[in-house]
Amino acid sequence: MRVLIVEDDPDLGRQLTEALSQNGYAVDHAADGEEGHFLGDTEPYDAVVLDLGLPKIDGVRVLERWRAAGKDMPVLILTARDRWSEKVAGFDAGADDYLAKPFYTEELLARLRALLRRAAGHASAALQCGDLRVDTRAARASVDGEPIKLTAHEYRVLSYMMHHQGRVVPRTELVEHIYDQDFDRDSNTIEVFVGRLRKKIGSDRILTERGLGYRLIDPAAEDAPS
Amino acid sequence: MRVLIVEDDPDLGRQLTEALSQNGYAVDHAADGEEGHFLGDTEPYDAVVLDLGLPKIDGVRVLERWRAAGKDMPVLILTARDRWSEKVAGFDAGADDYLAKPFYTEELLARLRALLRRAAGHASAALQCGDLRVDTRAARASVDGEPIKLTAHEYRVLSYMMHHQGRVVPRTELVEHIYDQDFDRDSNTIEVFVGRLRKKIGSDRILTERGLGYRLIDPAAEDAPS
DNA sequence: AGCAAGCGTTCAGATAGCGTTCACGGGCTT
DNA sequence: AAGCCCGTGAACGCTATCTGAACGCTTGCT
Repeated sequence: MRVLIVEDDPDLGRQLTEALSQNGYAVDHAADGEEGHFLGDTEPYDAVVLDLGLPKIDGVRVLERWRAAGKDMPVLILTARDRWSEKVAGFDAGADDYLAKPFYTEELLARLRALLRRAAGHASAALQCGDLRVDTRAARASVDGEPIKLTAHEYRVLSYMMHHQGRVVPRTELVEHIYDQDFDRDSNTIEVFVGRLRKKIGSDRILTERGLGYRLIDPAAEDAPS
Repeated sequence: MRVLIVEDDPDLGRQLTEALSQNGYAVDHAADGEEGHFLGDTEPYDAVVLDLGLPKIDGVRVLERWRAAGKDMPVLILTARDRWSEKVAGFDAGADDYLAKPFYTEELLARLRALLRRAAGHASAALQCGDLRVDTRAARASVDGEPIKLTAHEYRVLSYMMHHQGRVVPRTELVEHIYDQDFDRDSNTIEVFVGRLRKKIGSDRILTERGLGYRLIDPAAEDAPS
């Protein structure tokens, strides 16, 4: 899951970036509205944490422009606790959630999880696909109750595929959502991770649609077409 | 839009019911966890406002049970401002948003709108032609509900024809849209792909207009032209 | 009816996308 | 400081898929 943070306060920005990185997100950080707007416009984020008081372009304007351009990723806005009117403006501009500064990092993480799973169309915190489960809150996976030990990137791949189970996920999409901005795309790391995942969760759960991408399925409930 | 309010405080409950009713929602009100759980389980709500401190069954438990039962309507939880851990527990139980008491009714309405807006934005981008469907996002095709396995190029051809169903699509146009650069025109690969597609989706769906191109139709609703 | 051009079908060789393995190196733990 | 774990990228082999050609059928025209 790839997240954009738009926050001008250097300390808070660094703190957030670190917290999200440690929780398995691929994070990009923009320090002003202009950069933030550009990144959100060009890169495929799964969610955005947007401060409203920003240099160059105001946060609400940034959000308005994204929505006007058809960007529909979930956006969580941050603002000072007493700026009540900003909040309403933010919601009207298309924000999905709001958090008042100062806040506990735990709460931001919880809200982010809620936004992400809802964006994927799931209501519950535990993603499930047959007897394969992923608990996004503990960053843990299990098959048939047996916990599976996954490395950080294996977990990212699996988590993303669980959020999009049943549909074909192109490899480029995986790359874009698992790594942040600067990454060398000419590599086969994704194949390697998928291979390792298959070893751990069973090889029949991740289908490869040749030329299209991968597809996560419940092997117990799938038929083989001609 | 039909909303369930689960709130034990009679004053607040009445106030919320009234506010939502006046804003055009159909509102049901439950005064304890048991009644709330029952209603949410049996009636089709578009959203729920759920207080966490409830008699009989706690709000978090109620939410957990709904989610475990597969209920996926958006849920906004209410709790006292200082009960911080409840909040996180609520999110991880499957809440979509949170509001601390006391709050402005305006804000509740704004958040409710945001929840409903996002819940509505889950329309699948599926092309359809008779009982032939192509879900462009999942890269999957099905006839009469039966999934069809297509190769990458077959999928591209079908997808393009679905976008232009009913009209004659010249072979050159298909070539241009399926291959990146200019492509050796002295080949019959398109015919080959069309042939294979016909085998998979039924031969009466792709007509050939001799000398002009192909035309995708719904065989169930077409008459024979001259 | 006969002919020619357009189209369908089949098939084998070529291709490229993918799986697997392995080794290197950086970062974190001990 | 040493060791381990993990991420990365290269090499290599496999096979599903693509492709082009051959051949036969259909259609429409003369």
